[in-house]
Amino acid sequence: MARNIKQKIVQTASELLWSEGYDGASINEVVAKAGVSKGGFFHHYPNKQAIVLEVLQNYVETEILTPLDRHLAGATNAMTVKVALMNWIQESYGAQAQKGFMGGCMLGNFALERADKDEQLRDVMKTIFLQWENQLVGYLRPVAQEGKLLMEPRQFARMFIATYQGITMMGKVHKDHNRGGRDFQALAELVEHMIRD
Amino acid sequence: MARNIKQKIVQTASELLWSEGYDGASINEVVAKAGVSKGGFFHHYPNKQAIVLEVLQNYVETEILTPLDRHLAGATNAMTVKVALMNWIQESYGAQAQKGFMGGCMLGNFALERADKDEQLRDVMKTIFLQWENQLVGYLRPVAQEGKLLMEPRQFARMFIATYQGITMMGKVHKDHNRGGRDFQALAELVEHMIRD
DNA sequence: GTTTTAAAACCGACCGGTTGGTAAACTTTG
DNA sequence: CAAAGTTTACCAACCGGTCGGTTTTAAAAC
Repeated sequence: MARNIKQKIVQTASELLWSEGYDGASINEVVAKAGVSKGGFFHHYPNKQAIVLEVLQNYVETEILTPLDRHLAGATNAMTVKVALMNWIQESYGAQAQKGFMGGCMLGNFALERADKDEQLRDVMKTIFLQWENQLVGYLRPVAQEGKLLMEPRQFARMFIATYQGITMMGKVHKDHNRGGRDFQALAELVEHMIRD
Repeated sequence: MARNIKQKIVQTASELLWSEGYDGASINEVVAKAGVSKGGFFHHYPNKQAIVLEVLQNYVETEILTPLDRHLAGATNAMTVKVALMNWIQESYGAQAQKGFMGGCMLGNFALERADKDEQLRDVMKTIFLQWENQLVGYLRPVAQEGKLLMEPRQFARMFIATYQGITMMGKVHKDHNRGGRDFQALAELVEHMIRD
């Protein structure tokens, strides 16, 4: 039972935090939806921030880093890296479109909502962005050494992440499948231009 | 006096909404800081959403569209448009750096916080993003007709906006002047690559 | 040019409801 | 039996919004 309740809290909190945001997702709602008592919640987590941190790190691992790594695994030259990035963009678009562009990226949501107010969460997010960046740089460096990357790897990685976040934001606002498709296509086109194979 | 209080409310609400976000900025705080009574506030605005709409539209006009237009005015070919965009990026970076990367872009903040919860605000934001996009397209079209734009104008405009929003997000998270400078530089480099003069 | 009058501006107490979090009691488990 | 897990009841602080009533303003009537 012990694992069960914590697991159910994390699961429910994940969904709620993703769709409602930090302030929007209340502990009351989480425990009600998870079928747990409030006291039970605070027995496992000292405060709201604690579960948000756990949820966020879990989210980044399963929704960003792992899928991206799955596509990039084994990509060692310009062409394979390019294809991998393209496929990841495609898959990511598919996932967001399927959810009706609701939620967007939890990391980006928290970044804009909490970065100015929560130093600890901001620190975690800094690390996460850096992880993401480093992951990309690891695969981009060989491409750069081939001389086929038109930008410094780290610079390209940051711009790639930034553009992805921006496009996700616009998807959330427009919630339009046609438009969203073209926007993600623009990111793909960017990759196309910056990696010449 | 009548104009005075409304003006003070808008002014104070702007600052608070920019720094604290939609949920974070409470009417109580706004009226306290503005030196107005709560009843006075609700005499002028039917609800919270109303002032947020006014503040947002005012923000976009004065902080985004007008400055961008100021730089782009008179830019009619590849080189002048490129320089104008570069200068705007530079100016925008300076503004954010000066604020210690606090606040970021109010439009982006509201987009991620409210797009899923507030249909009316989402509609307004849709229009705003379209305005921004059209403004850029207006200046980019001649460049495309010169054959010097490597992307379809609208696609480039969207990607430009998205990347700008993403970089602003990362600035807010990292709050690092060196890093922020390089990130905005990456956006400039992107413009550099996509417009050849 | 003073008085009347009515609307607009403004006030602060108050409303029901929600928030994150706590305390103490009870239940299960080792 | 003790420790961990779980529940119920509760808290002060705060939220957006409403209320009846007071002050300020400005046009109309004299």
